[in-house]
Amino acid sequence: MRMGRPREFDAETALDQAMEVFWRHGYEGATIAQLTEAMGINPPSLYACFGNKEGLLKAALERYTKLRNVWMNEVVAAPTAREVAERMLMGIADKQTDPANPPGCLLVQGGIACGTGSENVPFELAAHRARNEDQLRDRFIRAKAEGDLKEGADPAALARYVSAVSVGMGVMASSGANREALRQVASVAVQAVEAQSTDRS
Amino acid sequence: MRMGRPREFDAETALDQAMEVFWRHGYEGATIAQLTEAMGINPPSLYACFGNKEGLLKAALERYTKLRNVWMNEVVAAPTAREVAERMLMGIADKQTDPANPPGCLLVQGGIACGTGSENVPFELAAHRARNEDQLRDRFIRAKAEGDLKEGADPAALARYVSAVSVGMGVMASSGANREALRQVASVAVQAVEAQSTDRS
DNA sequence: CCACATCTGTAGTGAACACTACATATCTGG
DNA sequence: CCAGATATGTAGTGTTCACTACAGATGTGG
Repeated sequence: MRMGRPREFDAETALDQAMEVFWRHGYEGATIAQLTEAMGINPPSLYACFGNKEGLLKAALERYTKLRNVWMNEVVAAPTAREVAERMLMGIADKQTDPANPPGCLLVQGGIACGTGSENVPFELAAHRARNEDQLRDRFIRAKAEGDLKEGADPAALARYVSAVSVGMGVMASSGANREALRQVASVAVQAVEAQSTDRS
Repeated sequence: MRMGRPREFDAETALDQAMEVFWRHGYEGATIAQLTEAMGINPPSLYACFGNKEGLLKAALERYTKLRNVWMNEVVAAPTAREVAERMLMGIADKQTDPANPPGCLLVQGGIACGTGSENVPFELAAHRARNEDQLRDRFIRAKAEGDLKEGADPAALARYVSAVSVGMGVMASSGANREALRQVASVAVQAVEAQSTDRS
């Protein structure tokens, strides 16, 4: 098989730059011109490698999720449901206000509502958020089996709750909330999980 | 003063239609063509009445907040902090899945991230959300003064928390969560407020 | 060194966008 | 009934957008 001219840029490095642009401006707000400039390539290279704008977003989302999963594994490794929630929400407060990244979360900033032709982008993001929620739910199911959560506790509802708080914090972060404000929210939110936990004195 | 030809459409009715379009498609996703069609007018009438697209959004936001305030007053009229949170979050679960409106909340769907030229739209929405948060905070301050909240409770943090959960629920609603799922989130969320309340047997 | 395959940069393409010029229509004050 | 003022409908304006045609560059297999 003939090989042809090799690619002159690194796809993962370029994806990191694209990710940042989508994160800061959203899917529709990000233009191909901004993306190509950040990635250091020209439009034909982008289209040859990722198909189109939506393909680039999907690739960026996969990379985002992959990087995030490393951290999520640490979160669900916490010994109790309460500590899982605490690590998750406190960590999110820090991550969403980390000056190294745009504020908030790509899975929210990417796009909540989109115009004609991009209607499925919000659902694409929702599917990625759902993966996180599933991971939490599985962890809470285990917590209940271990007697760490009360008999009446609903692991799926708890996971959905933690996920909802994360998203809300992301929106607040992107509109200027500082780290301390988000930590306060996280601190209150954890108490709901605590209320579903068994007492172990 | 000379009067000129009178307007042939009702501004508030037209605003209701525009509100729905922004709610469903977001600020950037909504086009002038969609807006004028929904409003039943032509572009020159829109621009004469509201200045430009952003002016129309601001007018729609004001109307949204005005309609919503009627309900918010009922919410903060609840006798305890816990019941305020419950009315608020359960009511939001119902409102955000009301088939009479687009799913979610205009103050979230309107736009979380926007492109060049609309950077201040997300902050405009955040300012409206902050008004709600202030109303909750004032109510929780009163609750603390009445001994309804514990000594260590932080009314501002509680208000921010309830606001964050509302926003998170709005995002979930817009990506397909049903009423039952949102009610479960609300139900868990209320327990954090309950944990900050004094026991009154 | 040649045939072919793939990448890259230049320079566009048509479409969709927010917005408006202008002629006409409809009102009020005198 | 007339003059001035404002609203409306038609039909655009220039700009920006995602995307691509094409020619030249750079690799591999024979």
